[in-house]
Amino acid sequence: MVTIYDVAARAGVSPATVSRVFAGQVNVSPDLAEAVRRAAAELGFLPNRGAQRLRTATSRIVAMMVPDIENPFFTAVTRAVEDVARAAGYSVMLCNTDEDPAREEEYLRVAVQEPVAGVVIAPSARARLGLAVDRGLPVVCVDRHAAGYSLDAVVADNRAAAAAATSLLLKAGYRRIACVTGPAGVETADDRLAGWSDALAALGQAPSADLVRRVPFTVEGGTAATCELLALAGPPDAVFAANNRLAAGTLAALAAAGRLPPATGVVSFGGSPLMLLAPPGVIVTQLPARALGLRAAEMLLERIAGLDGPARSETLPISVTF
Amino acid sequence: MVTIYDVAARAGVSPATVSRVFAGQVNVSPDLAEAVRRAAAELGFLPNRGAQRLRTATSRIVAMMVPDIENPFFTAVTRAVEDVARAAGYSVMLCNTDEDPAREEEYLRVAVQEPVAGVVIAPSARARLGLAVDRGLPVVCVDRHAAGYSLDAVVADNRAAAAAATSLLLKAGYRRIACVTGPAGVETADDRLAGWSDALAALGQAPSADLVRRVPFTVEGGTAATCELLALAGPPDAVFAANNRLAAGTLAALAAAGRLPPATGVVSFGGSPLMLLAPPGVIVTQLPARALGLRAAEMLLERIAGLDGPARSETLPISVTF
DNA sequence: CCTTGCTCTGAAATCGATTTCTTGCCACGA
DNA sequence: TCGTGGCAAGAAATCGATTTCAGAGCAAGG
Repeated sequence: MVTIYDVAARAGVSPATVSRVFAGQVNVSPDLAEAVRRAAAELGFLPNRGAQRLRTATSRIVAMMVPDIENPFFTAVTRAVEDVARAAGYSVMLCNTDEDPAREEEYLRVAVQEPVAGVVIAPSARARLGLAVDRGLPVVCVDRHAAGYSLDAVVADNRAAAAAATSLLLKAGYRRIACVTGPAGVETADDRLAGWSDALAALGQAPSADLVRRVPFTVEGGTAATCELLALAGPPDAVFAANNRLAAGTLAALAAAGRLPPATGVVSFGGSPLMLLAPPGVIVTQLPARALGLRAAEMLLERIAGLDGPARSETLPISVTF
Repeated sequence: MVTIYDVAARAGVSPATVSRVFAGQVNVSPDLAEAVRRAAAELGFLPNRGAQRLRTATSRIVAMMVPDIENPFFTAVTRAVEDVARAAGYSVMLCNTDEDPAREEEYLRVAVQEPVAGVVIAPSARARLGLAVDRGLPVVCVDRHAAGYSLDAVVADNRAAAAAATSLLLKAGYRRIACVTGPAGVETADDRLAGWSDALAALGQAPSADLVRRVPFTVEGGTAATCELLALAGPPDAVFAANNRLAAGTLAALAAAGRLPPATGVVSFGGSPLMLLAPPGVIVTQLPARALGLRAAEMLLERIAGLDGPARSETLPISVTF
């Protein structure tokens, strides 16, 4: 490895001068600076970030932790975070937590040890963030809040949008609307269920537990839940699917049963490339994935820059178009 | 930050002893080791990886560089890499290159500077990997080879599978089969085109340039190309779409034209959640994304462990089922 | 001509871990 | 009783950068 000492020797100066040149030549004569730059180029010198980090206790990496790297929603959020971070000179380290608090904690441990400059996280249901938070590592939540910690967060207005989407089904004439959502305790699952319930209540319907299914946020979960619902004595005439994966599963089940829209009404809460081929009539709400990521990254950069003060929580609207 | 010195002071030993305890207590008396461990736990000590890396010149991070983080194929590959790496005690830093050699090089620079232990990369068409390769950083290619570098690589048998899939269309009775593929110079795009060509040639058809479209590997590209093809004087009766994105675009265009399968034959080279809702008759080849990632990660770990020898290139079969 | 005050440079300390080298201690055998 | 071997533990060097501090050189002012 070629070090600052090699460059110094070749340029005939001291390591201190080399460091100064790379830091932004305050008080370095132009000719020496030029000599250093030439020597560095000839040797292919690249500063060792570990050493920099050790000395300055700052880092140019942010960690992004998502529960499911294969969900297009989270990849879109990630991409936005990456765009902001890169523009500010940071690299992004992406970590896949699988909704598993243990994995999450393990990655947080790495983030602390590395150390990274900050963390953007979509926390799992019972996330343990103490490792990072207690040490003052800046952490910003995206898409979900972290229960028990007061942290900056930027989320979508799931409840209102879920209600709006459900209302669209009602307006289209569907009356027995089922809700297929994620596990209890997962904030987005609960909020969307609440929105569905709100919409029914607004029309004087008592939301019936029969028509609610809680399954993992997966295609298989959606399929299984929808099959169960179809097999009921009084099957639903519409399904509110609380995320893009569930909606895919629901549509697959409906296709198998020959009851695709418009025979059955469907809401896909959150879009996905999948919906490109969805039958007409499916109501797709587009989540503000990019906006969430952008804002979360901005907040994180502010905290990294030293912003103090109480935790901020922002809620972005979701446009429910048809 | 709590350091090894703090722990040493609290346990009443020297920093050297603390280090030895954490390294795996060779020649440390059990009682001192216990004291060290207790002190470390009380203080919440976590070793600083930057310092470790600086001293030992080893790192527990591997970088994964993909051209499109939003493509489910690459996320599946990534997940496999992550699984292998994690099992071996490594964290994965995921980098999104956007098929842009400049971005790629920028990330490689970071990888070298950090330094990471190794890199798994799906290189862009004119990738410049010298930065990493010249310094002896282990690099393994996945899904594509890196032109001009002799590196370990694990790829899928695109040409054979493309031929097989095209043959299925021929066997189903389609006769004017178009090919929508990626930009010239992208290995997977070229190989799949070659396979398509092979299949036609095997039946005595001369592959006609009229029926070939080269567009970016995007949904929009697939839609545009397919619209063009449909507008031809002699439109195709089937389309071989060389990747999952293109296939989605093709299906969208066919849907708009009212010519969905089986009216038009379609091959989707590479699956995606999207195909769940594809009309019956679409031929989907499943790429061995997971196997590619697993093998690439294994190869990388071998190189990191010091394996020497010539570059290895492995080609995994693709099962073309219908 | 001497002092004062700059600017530019280098020597050396520093960050937090690992590792070599050395020393202290104890046990064992002669 | 003394020498030798071996283990346990500490002191100090080290990794590659940054940064403080001090010194050299030079110009301006009295």
